[in-house]
Amino acid sequence: MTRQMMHNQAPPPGPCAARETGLRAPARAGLMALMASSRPRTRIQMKNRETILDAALEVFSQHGFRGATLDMIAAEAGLSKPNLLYYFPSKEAIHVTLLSQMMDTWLDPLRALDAGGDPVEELRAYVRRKLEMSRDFPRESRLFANEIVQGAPRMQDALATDLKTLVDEKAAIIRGWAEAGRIAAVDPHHLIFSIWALTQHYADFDVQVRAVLGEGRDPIPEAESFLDTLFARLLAP
Amino acid sequence: MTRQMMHNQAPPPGPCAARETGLRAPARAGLMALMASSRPRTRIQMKNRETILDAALEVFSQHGFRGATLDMIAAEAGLSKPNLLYYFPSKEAIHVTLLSQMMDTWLDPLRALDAGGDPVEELRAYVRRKLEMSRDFPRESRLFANEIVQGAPRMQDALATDLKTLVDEKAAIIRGWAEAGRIAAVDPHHLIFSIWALTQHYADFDVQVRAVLGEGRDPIPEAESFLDTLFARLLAP
DNA sequence: ATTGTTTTTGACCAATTGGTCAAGGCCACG
DNA sequence: CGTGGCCTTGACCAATTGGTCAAAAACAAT
Repeated sequence: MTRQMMHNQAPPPGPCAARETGLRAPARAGLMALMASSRPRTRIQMKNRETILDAALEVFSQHGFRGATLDMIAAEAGLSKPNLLYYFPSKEAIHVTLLSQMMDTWLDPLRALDAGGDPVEELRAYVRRKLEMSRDFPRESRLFANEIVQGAPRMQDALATDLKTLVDEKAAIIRGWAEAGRIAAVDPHHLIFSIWALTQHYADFDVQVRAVLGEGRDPIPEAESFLDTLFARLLAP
Repeated sequence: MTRQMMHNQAPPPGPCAARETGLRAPARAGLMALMASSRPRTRIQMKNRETILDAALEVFSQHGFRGATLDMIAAEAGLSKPNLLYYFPSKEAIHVTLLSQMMDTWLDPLRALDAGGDPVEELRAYVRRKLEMSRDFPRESRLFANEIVQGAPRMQDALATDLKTLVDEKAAIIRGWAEAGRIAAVDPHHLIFSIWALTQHYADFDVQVRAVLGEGRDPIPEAESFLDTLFARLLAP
């Protein structure tokens, strides 16, 4: 789905092999044929690519793209920098891979919104699921936050295509519910935005939330009950 | 108020003069006495410092601290890089100055929350004001977003002191209103968070909002009416 | 004009950083 | 137990970047 999200989705590199950035390809020719189509194959390749992506998630989500360095990622992954570049052709390729890989799972809660269910229950469940993701995957949330705050230089088209498509689809369902009088009449798009904003806030602005709340308060459980009330009242027909 | 927010608030540099970073101070001694206490003095100093801060706001808000370079800022400001460093001792000093300077104005809408006014009206007005700031000062919003998403490395104490103090104070007012039954019973802190999240979302995630909404829809006015409804329903006693 | 002070900048520097390479290590398989 | 191909890395590069400096402009006040 989000496969070609980035204009430059790096050619699924097995061991990235000849850069294929076009530049002088030395001699190793026969390989490329094999590489070109196959994702990681050996046990060790799978493991290392995963290790790298996990380390990169940690580092990118904490420092943003420019703030992260290959050395940090290598250190976090317990690999050498050249070794990183054996599995991915560039820093940007790691970032892009991460972004597109996460996008999918990130939108799962919205995909699960079921036109057949009880409207208010469906939406409250969606809020709950999103909040759980903020609790369980804050790094993923921050990865996106970093990217989008800075203008989504590597995701713009994905937003305007994949994301927009999904949201429009679900917005139509919500609009249907509203028009049927099964929930209050609210703009579906902004309803979805409000769910994103409210739930992701607890991941992206965690330090702020904690600083203001002070020690001894656990943001997420409190947020869960607050948001449940909020949406219950907002949506009641 | 937010004066000493950063542990290393650069010594208010007139022309930053002798770095005072302690290192070898060459010969120019008498100056330092004069500089030490006085903010920019001459006409031109005021103007240039402002120019630099405005350029820096543009660049930092768009690329984050590490993503921004002195060259970018210099270009944006129409000054040479060494000239930048004549007015500010370092890149970080520019960033910190910007942050603390903006913090003040950023919190003005909250300060304006008046215990004496009509509770629901006060809060709706607060939402409106915050949304206006997202519309009129998106750069400032993104500057903070960048900083906080990355763990607020240069603001942590400001959050835990200045910000927390103000929020606690206003939260107390809101709690009073709730206990008096003048608004619905909601957690004041999370109410404030929700206002921040919802309004700043339209500045910080602008690209996403626009991408999903598609051409031809103007997010902010729509948001204004959506949020007005939302908080009206949430707060009604 | 003259002199002392502010501003401004071209030329540098050292450190960082993304990326390359060739050589060596390792492992599976014949 | 070779050996051919995967995997790993130390040593390097070139570009970028924050920051320095000394000297040149501007400017101000006499």
